[in-house]
Amino acid sequence: MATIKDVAERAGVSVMTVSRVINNSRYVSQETREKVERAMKELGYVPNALAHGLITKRTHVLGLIVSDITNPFFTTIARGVEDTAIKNGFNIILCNTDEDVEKEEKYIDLLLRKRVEGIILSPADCNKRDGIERIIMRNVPLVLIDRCIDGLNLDCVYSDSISGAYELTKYLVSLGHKRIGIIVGPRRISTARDRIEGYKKALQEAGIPIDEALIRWGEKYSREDGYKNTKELLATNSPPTAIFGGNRLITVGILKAIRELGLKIPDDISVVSFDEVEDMSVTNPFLTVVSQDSYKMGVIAVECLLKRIKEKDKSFNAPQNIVLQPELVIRESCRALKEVKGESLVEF
Amino acid sequence: MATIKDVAERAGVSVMTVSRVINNSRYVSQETREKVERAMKELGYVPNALAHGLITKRTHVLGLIVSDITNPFFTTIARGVEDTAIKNGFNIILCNTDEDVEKEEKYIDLLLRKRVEGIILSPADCNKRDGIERIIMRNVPLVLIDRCIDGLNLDCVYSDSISGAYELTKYLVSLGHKRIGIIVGPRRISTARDRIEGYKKALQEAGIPIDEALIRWGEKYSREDGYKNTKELLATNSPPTAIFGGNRLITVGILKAIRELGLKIPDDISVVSFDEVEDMSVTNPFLTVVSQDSYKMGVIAVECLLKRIKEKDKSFNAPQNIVLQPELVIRESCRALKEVKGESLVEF
DNA sequence: ATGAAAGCGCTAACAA
DNA sequence: TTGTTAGCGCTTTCAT
Repeated sequence: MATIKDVAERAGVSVMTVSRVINNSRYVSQETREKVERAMKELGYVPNALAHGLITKRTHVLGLIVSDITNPFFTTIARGVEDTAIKNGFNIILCNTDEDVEKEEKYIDLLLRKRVEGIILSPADCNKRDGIERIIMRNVPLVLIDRCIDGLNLDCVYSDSISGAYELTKYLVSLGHKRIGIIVGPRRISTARDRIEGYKKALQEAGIPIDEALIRWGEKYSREDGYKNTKELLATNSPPTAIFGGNRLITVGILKAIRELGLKIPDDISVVSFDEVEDMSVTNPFLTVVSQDSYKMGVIAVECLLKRIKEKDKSFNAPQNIVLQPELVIRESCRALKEVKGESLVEF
Repeated sequence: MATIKDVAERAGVSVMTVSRVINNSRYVSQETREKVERAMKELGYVPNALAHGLITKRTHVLGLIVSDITNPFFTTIARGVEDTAIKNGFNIILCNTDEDVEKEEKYIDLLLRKRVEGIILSPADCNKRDGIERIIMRNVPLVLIDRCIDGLNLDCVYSDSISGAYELTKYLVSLGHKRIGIIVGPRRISTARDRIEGYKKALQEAGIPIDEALIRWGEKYSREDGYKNTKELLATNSPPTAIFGGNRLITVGILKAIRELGLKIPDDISVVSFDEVEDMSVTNPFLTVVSQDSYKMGVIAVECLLKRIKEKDKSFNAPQNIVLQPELVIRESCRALKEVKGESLVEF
């Protein structure tokens, strides 16, 4: 494998001159430059980024840590991240934690060893600060995405779960629903808590008492969470008239359960979702959702990170939360109810 | 930022001893090891993988180049790749080419500079060999995934598109379909060519003449390709009675077009797809498909790559094609036709 | 415009 | 078991 030294010898110049050519320095005569470039081509020379990075302390690599790239929400974030990174000359190392804090810590360690210049993290547990603090201690720029960490002032890009859930719930309430089931992710994740908060807020505003039995915390924001909890919710004596899916995976589980039970949407039960469900939104757009622009989240996160990298050790701008507003998209998955005498509900 | 030297000084040992502790060498007394570990912890020391890699020539990084991580087929591959990589102590750098050969070449160059230990590539153009040859010249292990390169003997993990398309077409033929439209990706991609080949084979076997007007090559294996070509196919004088989607994105485009035209599946038109369509397969499994195990493809590709990395410069096993058989899943998106006098088709 | 010397943080190879 | 020396491939600094 040819090194800079080999190129220098072949071109009959010093390694320093070759280095200047590689890095497009002025101060190289056209003639010399051509000689060097010819030598590089002839030798099939590829600069060694390790050696370069060892000296310059710049690797042009960012780390992206999410729970599961297979979740289209994170896939799209990843695409936004990668596009923006490459546009700025950075590569992305991808990490899947599966909502496991230990895996997350291992990834953080690996990324730190590899001297990534910044990390975009969607934390597996919004209460745990160990991993994050190691990043900060090492002075590696960090931007949180989708989920925030309690009591830690950090750059964070996320959508407004409280308001999104509020809107969705309020919409259901406006249709006459009073018993609304909601299935979200685990308590340790900020979006789950926020979505419950928005849900409660809408009910309280409408003077509807909150029934804790209708609130379901899942284990992993997964299809299985949606499926299992829907079955349970609908097996009770007083089942909900509507179900709120806390993310797209949960919603898919909900739809599966409802299908198996032979119920029709919206005739037998109404459904809303936090987040679009892929493909379905184009092939059969019937689901009422709150939709977030996850690609944009990825773009903004990298832009924010790049800014931090540039101003590193120079300025000290306070960290900021960048909050995107999700958009309510009303389609056909909810039915209007009318209350008739007492508690029973009847169609219009 | 603490270096190995700082740790050595603090622990009162030589840097070599610290190095031995980091790399879990035996030949370090328990006592010394504890001293060193304490020093590392106190200093918040994180080993520098750049310096390490510069000497050992091992970076524990693999490159994954696909057209678009946003395509669930590649997402799942990526997950299989990442899981298997991390299990073996490797990280993944993710690259999206958007089917653009120039972008692909740029990524290859970046990966080579970063001294990745191996590359998994789904080539944007199966006829272009430049990028691939640069990888091979540099002696970096390479495994192709999903798509093969013409006339180049390389490790390649893919599913049998010919047989998958053959099965799907044969199934349609068995239902009485004779005019079957097919929409695939661009000609430069091997899977598109193979799927057409399988399609033709099934028709020929059944003695059905091939109508080139029913064969549509898309530009990017995209939803738009499916949408546009379906509209065109169905606007002709003798439209097909069935449409074959060349991948899941194309199928989604097909479904969208059919929906807009107000046609019912399978009553007005039959549809089959190469590859499952996400979520739909769980919420409403009506589509007849040939399904591939893309997660497994990712796993196998890394295993193959890792083997090559291990035996690098040692043995010279011939490259191999690892071909997975896709599985025909018959559901409810196709209707049986019966031929009545001449050319007209009538329901059973 | 070009080059020489020093060294980034670490390990290989040897010595003790 | 531990340490010393050399050097991985490159850039920084300073000199010419």
